[in-house]
Amino acid sequence: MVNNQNEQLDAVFHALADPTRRAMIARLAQAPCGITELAAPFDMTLAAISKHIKVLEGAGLVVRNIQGRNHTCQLDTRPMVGGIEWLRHYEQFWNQRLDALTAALLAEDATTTDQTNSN
Amino acid sequence: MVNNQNEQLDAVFHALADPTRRAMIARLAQAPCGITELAAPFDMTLAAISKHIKVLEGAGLVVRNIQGRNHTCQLDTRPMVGGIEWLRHYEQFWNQRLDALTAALLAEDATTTDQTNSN
DNA sequence: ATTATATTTAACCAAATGGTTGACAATAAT
DNA sequence: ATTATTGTCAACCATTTGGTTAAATATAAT
Repeated sequence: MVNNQNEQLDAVFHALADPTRRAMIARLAQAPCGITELAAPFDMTLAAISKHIKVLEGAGLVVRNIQGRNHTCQLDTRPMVGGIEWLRHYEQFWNQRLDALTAALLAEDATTTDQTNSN
Repeated sequence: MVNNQNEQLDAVFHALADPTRRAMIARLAQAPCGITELAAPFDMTLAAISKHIKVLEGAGLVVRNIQGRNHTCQLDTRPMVGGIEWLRHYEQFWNQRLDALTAALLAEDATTTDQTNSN
């Protein structure tokens, strides 16, 4: 399916970069369900839905269970962990930098407002 | 740039779904830097780099500061927060479900291994 | 004034994306 | 046995993507 760590991230982020697919994930987070039911909210052909599901499967976010003519889709959130961790790393950075930025702005503010008492 | 919350997520996830752009973000997390320096590690035209930066800018992840002929790029991680929160919601789900799954597997294991003492 | 450097833009290209329609396959219901 | 339901597949289409080359722009250095 997906080879290295980087391609895994590619696949997951790409799968998530579409509102239809995100909505499908939201739906599947409630409970597993079949294709037709999963397709219901969307103004789109089943063929298109089928492709979206395949993208989600490709990223490992959905697993399919075939029972006769009914395919049941189930969410697997484990591939998300890589994405979360990648993002979390920068969230951390963000907090740091934001602190630094705040400090810088406060300092700057001090110099501009305190220009009267230049000591 | 980006209209609603959904399009913001589209843009951010799409921007992150490319290894070149993720590497750029990693580079910019060290310190802001110019285009040529940012382009250095990649076997790719400056024109291609320019496009990648534009995608990052479009998602709000990079802000550009033009000083004469030098453009300085700076990381802005704030747009990532939406993505993190979206994912975190399912990470939570993941933990729950994983617990349930673990329990189910343990129970199943118990029934298969403990078939001798059927009490 | 000329030349070098930094960067974008426009035009192009192949491949991928997101959708459609229509035909097919498999199973379930009558 | 026929018909209805569930879902995929193949072929097609327009648009987007990720890259190229070549030209243009703007600034800096000589």
